[in-house]
Amino acid sequence: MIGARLNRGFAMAKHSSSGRARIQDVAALAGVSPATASRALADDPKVTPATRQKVLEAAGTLRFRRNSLARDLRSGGVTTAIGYVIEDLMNPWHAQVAAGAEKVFREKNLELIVATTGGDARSEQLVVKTMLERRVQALLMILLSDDHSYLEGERQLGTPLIFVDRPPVNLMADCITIDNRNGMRLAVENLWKAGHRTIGVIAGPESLWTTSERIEGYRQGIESLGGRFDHKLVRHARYSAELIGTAFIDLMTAHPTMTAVISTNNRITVTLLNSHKSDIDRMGFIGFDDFELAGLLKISVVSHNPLDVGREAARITLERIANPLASPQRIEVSTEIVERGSGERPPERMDR
Amino acid sequence: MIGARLNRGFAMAKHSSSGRARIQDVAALAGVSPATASRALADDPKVTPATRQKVLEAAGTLRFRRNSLARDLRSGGVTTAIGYVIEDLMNPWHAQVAAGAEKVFREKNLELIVATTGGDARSEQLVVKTMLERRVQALLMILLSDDHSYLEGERQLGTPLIFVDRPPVNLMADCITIDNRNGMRLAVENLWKAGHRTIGVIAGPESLWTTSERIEGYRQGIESLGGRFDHKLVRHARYSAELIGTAFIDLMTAHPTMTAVISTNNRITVTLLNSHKSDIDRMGFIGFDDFELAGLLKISVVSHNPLDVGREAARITLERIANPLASPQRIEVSTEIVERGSGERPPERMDR
DNA sequence: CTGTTAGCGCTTTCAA
DNA sequence: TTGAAAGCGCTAACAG
Repeated sequence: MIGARLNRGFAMAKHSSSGRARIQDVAALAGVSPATASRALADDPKVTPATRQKVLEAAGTLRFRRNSLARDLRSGGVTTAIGYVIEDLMNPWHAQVAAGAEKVFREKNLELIVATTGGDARSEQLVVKTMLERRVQALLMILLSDDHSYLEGERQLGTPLIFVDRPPVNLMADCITIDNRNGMRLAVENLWKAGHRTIGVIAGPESLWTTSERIEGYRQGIESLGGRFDHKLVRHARYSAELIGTAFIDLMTAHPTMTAVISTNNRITVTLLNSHKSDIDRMGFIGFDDFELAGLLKISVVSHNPLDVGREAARITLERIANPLASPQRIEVSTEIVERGSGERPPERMDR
Repeated sequence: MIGARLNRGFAMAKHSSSGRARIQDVAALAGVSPATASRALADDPKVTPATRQKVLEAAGTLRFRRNSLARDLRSGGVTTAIGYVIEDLMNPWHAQVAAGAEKVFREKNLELIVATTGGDARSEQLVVKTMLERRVQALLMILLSDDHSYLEGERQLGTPLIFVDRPPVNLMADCITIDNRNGMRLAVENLWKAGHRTIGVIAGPESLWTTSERIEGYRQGIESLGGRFDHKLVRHARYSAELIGTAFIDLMTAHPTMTAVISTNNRITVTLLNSHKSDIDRMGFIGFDDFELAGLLKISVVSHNPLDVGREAARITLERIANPLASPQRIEVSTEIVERGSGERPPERMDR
């Protein structure tokens, strides 16, 4: 017996410096070797019931709690945690995706741990790095930076990387998105069918992939119906009630012939409803993403199931874990129109 | 040089079995000792700039990624992660509390990792255990089980345990709640002032502490105003649109003189609005917890700031970490009425 | 079925 | 300022 542990062994024999019982202490109390104690605690069937019993009792007495740092380090350095990096927990869409994924992972005894970037591209790298240093078994991410090549090394090492909602940039990785373009096309067609010919768009930040996809879908929709795409009918706004409100008013005044508006995400939709419900009630309106009170408010939306997105994300993650060498998947969850009234009513008189 | 590492050192000298570069590999490439490499990577000021440079380069070349399992194990066995256990990510209240806490922790370079119990008391223990085995530095929890004595050992070992929204049962621990009773009293007073004398309540599960506190506040409010508490005016419903709808209808038909209703949480409120908006528009109504479209819908609520709850929770966590021996704190975040119309309108004719 | 032994990757004395 | 050596707590390999 050499070294640091020499100074224990007298009065307070049994605990490590932190005061926490180690598996060794449990073993000693149970009168078995640490290896046996470890096996008993891990429900190894080769352990005699009597032995297991003794060990479990000892563990209980000492309030033993396994140290998964040591455990995971010893057994290959990979944990049972799946990381999920998102911008913002308060965004209900993100939260629902997480919930969907979590459920699938839990069935496999994998824990989803969520960390947020706060929408800041710099902290994004830090959060991702921390997750990887914690040796998560896979990493799901909704990232907003525009270059993910910094993950190339990690990919080569075989860490499953799954991009959610937005595809990776400069990196080959699995990816799950929703069908943004078709969703927007459907919205346009729906309004067109109701008689609207000048359809404005209040969109999120231009730099976001989802935004540009949705705008592209809008363009395709308009053009396929014989209309002309006018970029002036599209206003971008960051997420602030003021900016969104201003964008809406600008759009209205600049285009008196405009009879309908599409909002490209649920935060914009809700903000617009809060501030300009009466205007919206007098025009065609469709929001991208469903939201809780949309039914009551009779707001038609482009909908998809975020829980499904989460479940699918978890599914491809599990596939990737099982088969690290398969080529990356790219899944697209379909979108559909939910008609509730606001997107189906005809334009009011043009001379409004 | 003894043992397992002997068989490396020839052709593919540099990597561990996982293919991942270790600090040792970085050190070798940089021509320094592992200890020095470690110091350089940790920004130890005692390292020569030139040496640091070499090490960082080597780390870059090898795409080195620190293993925090090993790191944290070696240096005392505690991580920089703070655990947060909640029922359900999709509950916006929970999400907002998490967001508030996360922000405070991030400033201290602590990461909040969130895991959910799915509202199941059994999986609750498992999730808590997993978090503790991961050696989180502190554990924040919204638990629904009714006995937390299983955490007593952990408490004695000094792990900061912080109960959010609901106090611990059979355990001394820090706790942050909102002022449920006063919130309910305010709601009652508000409706009373508008002329309502028979006020019903649609409440969450009876077993929940928050529910019983809110009912108690309701009772106090009624009695302090000279009314009589009638438990028949209180209906409990689990979270399903059907059950909540049924409870509401039952309450209405059983009490024709009832002119106002209070909902005890935001999920019930939203569900009621979705299904019975027209009834609600003809009575006094106040919801506990604010929600996004409450302003538009002119729904008066008992409000408090969930972000504040999160921030406060984080604050007492940091205090507890700094001072493990202080006696437990119990913080109560105040609640207030936000008047938007539904809680201020007078009763319609009693013979409705 | 159980014990012995070694070592996961890192940091931290201690000595130079 | 750097290096050598030890060991955090655990489990896997190998004997017995």
